[in-house]
Amino acid sequence: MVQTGPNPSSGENLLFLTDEQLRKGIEAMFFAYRGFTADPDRILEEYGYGRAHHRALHFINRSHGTTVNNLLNTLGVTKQSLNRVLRGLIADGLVVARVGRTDRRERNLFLTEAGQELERKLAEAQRVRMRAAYRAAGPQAVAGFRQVLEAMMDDDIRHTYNALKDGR
Amino acid sequence: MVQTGPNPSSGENLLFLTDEQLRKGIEAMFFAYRGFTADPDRILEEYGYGRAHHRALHFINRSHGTTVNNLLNTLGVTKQSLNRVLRGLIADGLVVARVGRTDRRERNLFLTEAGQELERKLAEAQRVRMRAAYRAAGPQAVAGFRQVLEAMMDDDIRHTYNALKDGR
DNA sequence: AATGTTATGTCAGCCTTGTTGACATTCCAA
DNA sequence: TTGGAATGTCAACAAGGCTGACATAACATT
Repeated sequence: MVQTGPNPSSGENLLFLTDEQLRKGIEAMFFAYRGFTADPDRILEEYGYGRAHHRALHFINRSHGTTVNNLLNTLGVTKQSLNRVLRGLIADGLVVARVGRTDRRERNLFLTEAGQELERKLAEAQRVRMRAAYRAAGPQAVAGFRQVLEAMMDDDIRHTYNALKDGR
Repeated sequence: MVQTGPNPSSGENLLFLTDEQLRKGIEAMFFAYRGFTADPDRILEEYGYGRAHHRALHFINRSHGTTVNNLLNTLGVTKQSLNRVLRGLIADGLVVARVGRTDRRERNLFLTEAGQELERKLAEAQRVRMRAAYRAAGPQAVAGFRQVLEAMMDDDIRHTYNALKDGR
């Protein structure tokens, strides 16, 4: 163990790395993530969908025409798991899978009008909370928030995130 | 919709509230949470446990002698779901449930030596990543990180979080 | 042309972890 | 004594992960 406990007498540790500080961050992540997903979850329930559907809709919207394999890597799930979700979305007419032009083995995924509508609804619900949190915390806090989150990602996912971040 | 899109010409929006900015935050939360849980998940797999077990161990450790109902509220799951997890942990000798002293209907939950050992292992794995992220981002970023996360929580959960935050 | 590889889909089965509903027990409190 | 609260337990179900196996089509290589 690098550091066995907090250092109560020091008041404020200059390195911000006491176990106490880290624990607060860990708990904040846990509780905040619940809030983060709460609003979309309520909407999804009305449609009989789950978080997996939300994620698929989000990233198809982000990258129109993305392939199944691409989506698989972004989401970090198996093709069987994703396929189950996609089948539902395609059956309900929210997503279309078009045979690839250059490589006809690939399927390019797109949102239909209905798919875009639900995606917008989910995204806006999530943005409302995010916006409120950003507004409450202020611009400087937001910058720090993003810095820490980015540093917390696995390396390979950070690449995906960055590629996505700046215009596909 | 409050704001329909980014404002590319402005370069840096003073309010930090464009949909583009919000979307980056949303994706950062999604990817970062994966990293956040990745290390404990690997350890849990060795023990045949899941994230639910980790959460139970964490909060029992945080509040020695907490009741089942307390834990229920903190974790935000049903008693049946928690009970299944607790049964496993008790059967494996990581947790003990003692009949309450003042109210004998209640069960006070404690970690055994073995339970504390696993909890420490999980917590340290999670702290390693957190510590690295904090160090990379710097103290000011960490403060902002926590501010935004706290603002993102549901009100009732923020109370739980704050009560937990400053020594039970 | 034959062979290998890749992308995708699908079936079956399993696990964790969430849910609801029903019911029993214990025991505090009015 | 009785009502209600806290807890536990059983059953059933669903979402959404997983693995393994297999099929098909299309591209790539030899």
